[in-house]
Amino acid sequence: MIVINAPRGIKDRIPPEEDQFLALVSIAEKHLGQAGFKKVGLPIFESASLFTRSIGVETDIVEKEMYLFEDKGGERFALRPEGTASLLRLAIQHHLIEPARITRLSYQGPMFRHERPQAGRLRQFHQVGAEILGTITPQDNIDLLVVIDSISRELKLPGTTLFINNMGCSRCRPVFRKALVEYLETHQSGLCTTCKKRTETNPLRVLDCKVEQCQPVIERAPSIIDFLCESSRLHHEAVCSGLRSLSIPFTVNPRLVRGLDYYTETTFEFVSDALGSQSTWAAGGQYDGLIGQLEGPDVPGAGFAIGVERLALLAEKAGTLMPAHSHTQDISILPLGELAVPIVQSLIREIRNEGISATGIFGTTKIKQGFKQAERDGSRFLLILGEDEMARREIVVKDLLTGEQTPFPLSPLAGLIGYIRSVRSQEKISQLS
RNA sequence: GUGAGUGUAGCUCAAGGGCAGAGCACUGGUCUGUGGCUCCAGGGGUUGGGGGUUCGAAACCCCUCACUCACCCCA
Repeated sequence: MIVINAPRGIKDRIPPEEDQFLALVSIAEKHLGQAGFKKVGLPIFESASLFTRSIGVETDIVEKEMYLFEDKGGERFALRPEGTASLLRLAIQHHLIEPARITRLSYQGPMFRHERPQAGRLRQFHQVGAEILGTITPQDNIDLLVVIDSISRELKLPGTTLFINNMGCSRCRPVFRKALVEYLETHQSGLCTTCKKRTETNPLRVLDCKVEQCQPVIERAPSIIDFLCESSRLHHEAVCSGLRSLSIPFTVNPRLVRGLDYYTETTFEFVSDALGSQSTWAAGGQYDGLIGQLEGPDVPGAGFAIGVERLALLAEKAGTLMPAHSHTQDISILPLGELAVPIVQSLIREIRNEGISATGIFGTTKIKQGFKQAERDGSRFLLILGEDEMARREIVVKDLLTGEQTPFPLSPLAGLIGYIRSVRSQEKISQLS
């Protein structure tokens, strides 16, 4: 027999990682809630066609990274590679989109892409995402950036740059695309083999190529910003001036091309130089045609997703990850002798009902091992119930931090409960200061 | 999908052809119902797996698997 390990690219979270991870998710959710986003629960898998129709058939995500499977009825499903398509499906199905109004929804959970894992890249990773649906203004794009920026500030994320671009709209993007293709066709000799192919299939992606050979061609390529129509240009300028007046620093990057086909107008990426080569920790943008493309009302939307594992890497570097508490449990209780066992069991239940965490130590009657187990439990207190204590109808409470030892009556328990609570609240106060 | 690097005790790592080791962790004792510190002792390994070279392989060669990083791509 061979031991079974987690599948490649899956990150197990062992204590205290999971607590830190969930704390990070709830910090992000707190900021989203303050910005008026209502949470939705999205399924882990969807009809495969949802993603091919939204993300784009030519993209790597759809072409080679989806986890596809058939159920017993022969239906084709995919583990979701991203949240936006799924959220839009939900919003359309339940008629949550009011064209004349704004709907703000957020989601959180694992996403799946079959890629080679590396630093900051997993096959199962988590995103916290948000979408604004309805009549999108530049101010909505700015608000998305404000939310991400406030999360970044709370966590004091190191080395972050915000890159902004505008992909144009349904009118001006084709004009730019045509100009770009013409330019690329006359400069084929300067391009790498994949970019030669991309000239046909997905010319905008050439701008994002990092191959050394392509850089001179890319640098002299036409810039989307120069091709924006009047309304897109105003949109772009409104976003930029809005960010300036909010003192949110940013860099316009006309070569910023997102990997999903549906983006129009504003797109953005938050990049940190404190990550490895997978340096984008949050990204998003506007999508004018996508909702209509999924047979919903023909209105735009805009949104973003944060990569929680990447956020965790940054928060750890910043020292703002929730600290691993020294005491994760309030008390451990050690019964000494058969007679003490049932008393301890009912005691545990009573104590837990008071909102105090407690476990019993039933595997040993050696007091020394009891202490060691209490430490492993992460308990602040060890309660000992032996024959002497039972004779006196008492239980001994040992504070493992101070070494202080106090007997309390077994009934009523109020004295013991009050004592634990007072020490615990002092502990919390000292942690805050 | 491609490339490079690394796989030795639960963890971090030594040993670079000649007896497989240390620190931490774990168990017991010192200390019979009072932990953390000290000191002492102990359990733990087919050196990722398979094959080859050799009198002899953890080490050298081949294959394979896994992990890591990078390309690609992206959160």
